[in-house]
Amino acid sequence: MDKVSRSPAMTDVARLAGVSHQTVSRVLNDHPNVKEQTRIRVRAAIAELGYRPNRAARALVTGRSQLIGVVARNSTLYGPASMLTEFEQAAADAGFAVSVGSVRELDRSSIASVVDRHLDQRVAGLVVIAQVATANEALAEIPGDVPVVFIDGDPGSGRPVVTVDQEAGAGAATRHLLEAGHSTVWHVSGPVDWFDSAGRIQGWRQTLQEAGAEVPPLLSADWSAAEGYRAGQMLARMPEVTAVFAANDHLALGVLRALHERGRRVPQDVSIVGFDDVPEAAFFIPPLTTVRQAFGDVARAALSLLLGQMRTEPDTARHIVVPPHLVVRDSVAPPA
Amino acid sequence: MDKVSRSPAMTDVARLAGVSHQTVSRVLNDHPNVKEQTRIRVRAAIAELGYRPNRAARALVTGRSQLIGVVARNSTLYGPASMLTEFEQAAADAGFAVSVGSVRELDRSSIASVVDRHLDQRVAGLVVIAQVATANEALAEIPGDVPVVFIDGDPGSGRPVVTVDQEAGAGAATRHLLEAGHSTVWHVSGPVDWFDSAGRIQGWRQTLQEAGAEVPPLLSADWSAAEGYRAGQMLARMPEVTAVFAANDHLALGVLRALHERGRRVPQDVSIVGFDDVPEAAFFIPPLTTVRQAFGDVARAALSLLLGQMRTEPDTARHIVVPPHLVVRDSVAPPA
DNA sequence: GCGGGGAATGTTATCGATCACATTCACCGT
DNA sequence: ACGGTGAATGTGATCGATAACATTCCCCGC
Repeated sequence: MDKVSRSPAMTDVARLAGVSHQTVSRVLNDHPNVKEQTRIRVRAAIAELGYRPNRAARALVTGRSQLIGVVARNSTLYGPASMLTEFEQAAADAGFAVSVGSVRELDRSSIASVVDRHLDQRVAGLVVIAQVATANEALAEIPGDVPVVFIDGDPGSGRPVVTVDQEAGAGAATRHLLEAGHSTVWHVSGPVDWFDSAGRIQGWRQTLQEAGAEVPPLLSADWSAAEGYRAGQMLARMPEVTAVFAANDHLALGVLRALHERGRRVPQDVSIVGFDDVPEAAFFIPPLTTVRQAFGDVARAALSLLLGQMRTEPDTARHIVVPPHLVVRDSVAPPA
Repeated sequence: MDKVSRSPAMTDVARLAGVSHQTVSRVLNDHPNVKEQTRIRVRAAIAELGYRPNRAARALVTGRSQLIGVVARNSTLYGPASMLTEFEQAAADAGFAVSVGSVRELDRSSIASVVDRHLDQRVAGLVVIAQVATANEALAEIPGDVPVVFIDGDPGSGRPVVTVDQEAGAGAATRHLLEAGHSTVWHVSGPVDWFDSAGRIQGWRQTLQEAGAEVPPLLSADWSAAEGYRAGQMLARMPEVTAVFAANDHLALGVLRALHERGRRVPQDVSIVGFDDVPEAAFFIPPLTTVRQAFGDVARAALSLLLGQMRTEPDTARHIVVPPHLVVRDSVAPPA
């Protein structure tokens, strides 16, 4: 009579608990109007049968899934990768699963196809980690009725965005160096088309100007240690350079190495501050003073914005800015 | 009469095309018994309405989702991160979405909870990226009726596993150094509890033994440049060291730096080979000879094993081994 | 003691697909 | 001309949950 080990459905639970399936549903959804005793009986039946609600059935009738789609660049960079895992963690805590769609480049068509795949899955919401302006165009591809949050995106896009306060972070780094007594601070930046880079450049420049310090020429690179090394080789040759702010820790590593090769000691001859606080930053030689971004906070903020949109709440906040903070180690000292 | 912009369902398409919903379903699933003319009409209706099949409804009736769950360690290491994006790509091509569940440590309870979340989502299959033996215990947590494939897992576990042939890769690296004329090769390994590390150690040792070369003591580290540097400082002090095989490129980077600081030139004084071929390896100084793992092939193999299990095919292959290959650059030369 | 009201529970329709099973249709051979 | 056959299409049940609505139950006040 009974099917061989079909996974139990709500009615099975109901039968065992001696109630109707609707009551089981109410217990599952924490409806108030269920007698405590019944609730306990139902819970017991659920446990006994090892019942799991069928998400597909639920999604079918409610019209929304428990899936959040993430669009991210196919990248092994520390920032994006951390972002993804932190978001997954936060979403899991809220009962959502995360479906990733990676893309090689953040251009319009790639994003469009990934977004399409996500919509196909009927995701409840979308998170786009969009560090460059070209990703903005992809906005048009996303229908208005799907909740969307951007991380690291263009604050001026009109869509909800969560960002780290790059300017504040860069400002803190720069100020830290100035306060140590350096007359000015050089900057090795990331790719200028990244919002992150732009913000850090802006924060650095503004802090120098406010302090009345001269603004040296900008050295811009990609995010790699290799380019940091290249920039470092230039800097090492110039005796007037005593303080460097690198846009990420890998760049800083490259600079560190170049300085070392030229016999310029850190921090005695040159002070340096990085950005990111990658796990190994504390093991650089010397341990690197750097700026930590609270990826976890960003992830949670993004999630809460997304959940807010799902509940069609009036968007209280459309742009959340998470402050980074300086992690002081041993790579900064007063000038000689 | 008509609801405001409810997303169209199969019956809407059917009505527009002048057929029954069942015919639409047949067109969607490429059933043979549909007249070409009808098929075209239906396709046109689908396009006109911008219809997307409701996955939830489909999943409900067929009992299987189009979701594959991936369990991976919360890591920003190059290998695991690459693996994930490559797998996502492959799965997308096959019409599957990928839900990630990351975990801080590969211990029993963490894995169990992530697996549980995935089962909750009724994933069609699971991929576990399990580089360490402790992950094995989590096997017990996974019910037998859900398809599972391990990547980098224990070949002896009895479950389908896809691995890179670490021994072959390590052998190639070691042989390359021996063939350049070095009398033996030192090895800086990764954590010994990783299967990957164990395989590389084994390949290195065996190749040396077969060549009748002496096997120097093993230097084991984690995967970081910091520990590579530490190992490098030891190696740099020993003039008899002329060839080093590092278990990954970051370790190699650390070794490189240590050697450089001690004035030992690469490759003139010491030759070195890495593993992974991270994007920046070609920009190391000197450009690093290394071993590239075909993550894409691994991902595709894992997917096909998984799809095979879903079709309940007799498991033709339970263990697929993907060969890596040596990428020769400038960090190896004959001994002085 | 009876009507009222809210809490607790049950009944039935519904979501949008697939599946199993009709049914219709066209064409063929005898 | 007629039955047979397979292709093309349609009909109704079904999956497992939630939602809307109906019903029962209990307690309270007058």
